[in-house]
Amino acid sequence: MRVVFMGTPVFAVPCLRALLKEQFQVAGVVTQPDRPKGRGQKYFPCAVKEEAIFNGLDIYQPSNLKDSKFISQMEELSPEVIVVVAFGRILPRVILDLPVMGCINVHASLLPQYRGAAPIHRAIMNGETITGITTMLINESLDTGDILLQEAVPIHKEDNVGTLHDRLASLGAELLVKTLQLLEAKGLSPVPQDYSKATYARIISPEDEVLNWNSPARTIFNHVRGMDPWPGAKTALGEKLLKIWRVEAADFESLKEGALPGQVVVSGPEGFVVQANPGLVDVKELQLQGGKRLSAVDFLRGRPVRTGTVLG
RNA sequence: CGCGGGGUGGAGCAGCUGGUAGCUCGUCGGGCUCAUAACCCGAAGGUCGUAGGUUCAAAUCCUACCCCCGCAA
Repeated sequence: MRVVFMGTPVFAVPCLRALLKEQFQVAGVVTQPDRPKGRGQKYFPCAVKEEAIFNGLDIYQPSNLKDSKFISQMEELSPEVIVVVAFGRILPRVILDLPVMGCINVHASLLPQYRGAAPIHRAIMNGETITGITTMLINESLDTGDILLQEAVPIHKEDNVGTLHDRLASLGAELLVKTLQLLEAKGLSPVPQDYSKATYARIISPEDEVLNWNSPARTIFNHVRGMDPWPGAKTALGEKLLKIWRVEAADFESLKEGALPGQVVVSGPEGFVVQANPGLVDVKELQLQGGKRLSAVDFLRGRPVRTGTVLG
């Protein structure tokens, strides 16, 4: 089957690899234009582009998907199907109509829940215990197309965005292959989404990153792991930004007499405990502005945090 | 040339209004103890990121470069 692949970040890479491994004919790879990022604002190719280069595939990086030159290039490729994985753009009608078998999307949630840009982060932040992968037919709006296949995966307590992301990415690749094979064999019947059950996973904004200590310990626990390894749950220690990378909820209901939310109520060589509302949060891994990510033990060796200190 | 923080004994940090380096932990030796990752005493270990410069004297000031990190995309 002749495929055009559209994707951008690391999440999409396993899908591209799977297509190549399963002998699908990848006629071209479309990815976002290189953008300046990181320190010094240098330009870096995205993960999908690197993978495409590595495999010697043709790469297209249109700044405008409706650009007539790009469209005619796609027409020339005449894909039977376009596979879209975390591409980051809504496809215009002209592209959607191009492949005879349609455009297939791999999405990291059990649609119609968690439509949108940050399904993995939001699922963990909300303390979900289950999520999954959905393959669907793309239409003109965001993640609203008819469902082809779905598979659920549990979210463990130890999971963070990194571990769940990796698991979903490889499951996504499997489900993509399965979807295309069934599609080719005409063995799939698309099922419309139940719009009444739809939820939306907003992209993470800088405000979303800030920890609210005046919330239950469980919420803080979920928030922290929902920000790990990117972008990090933020709070402040004095004048400096402090990222909290890993915590354990030490207790879910206690509220120490006179303790403020965010206040350090216990501090020892092994770590420190912060008052939530209600509950207590044991900080295990953190990073101070300018420093690197450290275990609480290492951190406290050089930067003791006194009981009574208020974070945030 | 987007903004900012940092590179100091094995680890994490302080010192940076210039006068050859200090803290916590670890390591090694000894002691206490029924015992211990606890406690006490002692020791080893650093060309203070690299290269220049200023100075009687630089970890500390200046310049360049390398590496790490946060913001911002």
